Amino acid sequence: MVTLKDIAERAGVSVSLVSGVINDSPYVRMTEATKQKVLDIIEESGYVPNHSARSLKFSRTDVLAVIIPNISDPIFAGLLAGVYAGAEKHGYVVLLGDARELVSGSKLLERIMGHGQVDGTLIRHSATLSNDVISQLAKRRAPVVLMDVSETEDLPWVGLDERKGTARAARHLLSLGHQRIGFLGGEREYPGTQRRIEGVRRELGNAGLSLDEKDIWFGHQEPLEGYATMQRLLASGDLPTGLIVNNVTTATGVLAAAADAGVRVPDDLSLVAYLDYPAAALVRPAITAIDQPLFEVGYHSVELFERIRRGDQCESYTIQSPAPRLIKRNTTRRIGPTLVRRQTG
Amino acid sequence: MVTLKDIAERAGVSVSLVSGVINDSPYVRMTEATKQKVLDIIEESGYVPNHSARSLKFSRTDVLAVIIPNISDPIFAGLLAGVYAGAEKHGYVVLLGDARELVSGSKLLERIMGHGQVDGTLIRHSATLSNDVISQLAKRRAPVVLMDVSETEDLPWVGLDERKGTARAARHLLSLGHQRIGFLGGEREYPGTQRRIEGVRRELGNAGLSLDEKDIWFGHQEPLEGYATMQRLLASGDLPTGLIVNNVTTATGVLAAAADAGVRVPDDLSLVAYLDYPAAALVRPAITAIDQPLFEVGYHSVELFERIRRGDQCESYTIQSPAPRLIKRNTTRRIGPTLVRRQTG
DNA sequence: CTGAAAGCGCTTACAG
DNA sequence: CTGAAAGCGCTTACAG
Repeated sequence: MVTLKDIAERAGVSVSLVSGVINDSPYVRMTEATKQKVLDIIEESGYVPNHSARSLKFSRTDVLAVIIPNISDPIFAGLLAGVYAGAEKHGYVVLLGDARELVSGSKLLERIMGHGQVDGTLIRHSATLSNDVISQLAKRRAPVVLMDVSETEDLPWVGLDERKGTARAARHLLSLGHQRIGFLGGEREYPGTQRRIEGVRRELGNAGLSLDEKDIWFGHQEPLEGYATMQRLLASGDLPTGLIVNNVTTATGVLAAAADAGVRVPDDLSLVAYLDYPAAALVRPAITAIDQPLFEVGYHSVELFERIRRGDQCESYTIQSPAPRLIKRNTTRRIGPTLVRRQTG
Repeated sequence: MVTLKDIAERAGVSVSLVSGVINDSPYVRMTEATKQKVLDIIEESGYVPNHSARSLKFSRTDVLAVIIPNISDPIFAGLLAGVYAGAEKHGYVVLLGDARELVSGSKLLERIMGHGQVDGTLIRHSATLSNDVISQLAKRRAPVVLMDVSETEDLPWVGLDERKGTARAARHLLSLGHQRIGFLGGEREYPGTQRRIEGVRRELGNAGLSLDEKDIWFGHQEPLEGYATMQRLLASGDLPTGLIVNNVTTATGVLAAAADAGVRVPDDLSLVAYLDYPAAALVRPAITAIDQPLFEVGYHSVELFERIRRGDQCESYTIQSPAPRLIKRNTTRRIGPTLVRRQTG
């Protein structure tokens, strides 16, 4: 490994001079000739400064730990893209971890808890993550920012207006004449789920309708869980005509369960999923969904982190723009007098 | 930040003693009482060794860079799970990067090219990654291992038997009576694509049939690209009865295109996708696919990396076990005399 | 205009 | 049984 000292020797100058050349230090001055000579030698030797040494000196690693509930769920693709863009902009590199691996004794946990190992941590909270871990992290010196989470006092966050998002979904179904609208998916304990339900409830309330407790079906996010939750709903034999699914990932499973049970979407049941991703356009029927600016959440989370890190005055915030947008595809249709409510179960 | 020195002062001993306690150093001996005292103080102060300092001392960072073509493509989920498992086992943490971000000037590239920034790099090769980057990396001291890539001389790799995999797919279609079998997806220049085609060709050859050049449709991997490639095939108006799709991600798009064109799968066309992932079971029709041990590829890539790093004697290898396995779902059916070849275009 | 020295936090031979 | 010193590769005041 070629070091500063090697370069200095080859150039016949001191290490401080070489360091000065590399960092354009105002303290170190030299003639243009020696500067060029040093630069040439650096170039030809392929010298790259040792990062650990710089980290030690500056107490910064330029790495950002990012924890999401499930690395492979495409629902987080947009969020991650935003994080990566922000990280690149601010000179960070991303240590990506799965919340399910953040267990006691794991290298990952050790790393993000340690000193001088990462500059900070961005977390997309979820039921898989223990509050214990979060509060431990909050005590560390390295800043923690919560992504896609809002209205928490304990830690800084960048979130979405979830109520507005699901309200948009409900408005769409209402405009198609649906009167009995259900909500499926999401964990009961997760605050985001509650806010999403509130959005639906509020919109239905504005229309003089209400969201019946029996039309709320909690469940986990994975497609297979969506399948199972939908099976429970179907088994009840008492279906709403419109269904808002907590998450587009869940919706894939919901659609499969409906198809397997012979419930036709959108003829028998209209469905709109909260949150969108490109693959939703390729399921058949293509999923009507609410698009929210997840990229922005990721990007701004890095921004917020950076401000906290520099000690700037700053506050948590909700990304309001662009507003939740309805992506009309093929899982909803106007309810008509001819719609025959199909009973299953 | 609490350092070794702080602990030493509080305990009234030297830093070397504290270091010795932490590392169970055989050089440093002490009474059980002082050892316990130091341990207590470490515990109560929440001391964690500074990682940058250790990195500098040992010239190892315990971070492994992992580059895949597309972070959000669920096709890589199994591979990543294997990598994460291997990383955890060997005490590494994963710096995950997208090949599309590995462009000149990016922090990510700088990081994996630099000295002492990562202990090594695992790469899943693809057309998006320039050979220039790869060969630059190969010159670095930190080892590079290619994942899911085989038969390359330049760099160590852990791969799959791709020929055997697609041959298995072809055998399935042959057993259902299909005689004209096509291949769709994959980049022409990517060596893996060629091996996959060879597998089909060989199996058809054994059955006295052949793979016609006009039944090979190259294309990119993303679902939308699969959609477009399938549209081209459909527009030709001359369809095979069986189709092997290079990749299950691509297959999602292929199915959507078929559905949109009124081509029924499996009634009009049988389809089997190479490589499997859980979500393939939730598309309707559920995709029949070839399961390959991608988790093992990821896991063994870390193992191979570790051996190289320790200077052990080692060779690239193909994961042969478990063998490619057919996951029968609903996109294939027996061809019969009643099958009416539908012409489109 | 340039170099020697101290120090970031740690570990490891070596003295005592 | 325990401590002082050197050194990992770098940067930054401070001397000359």
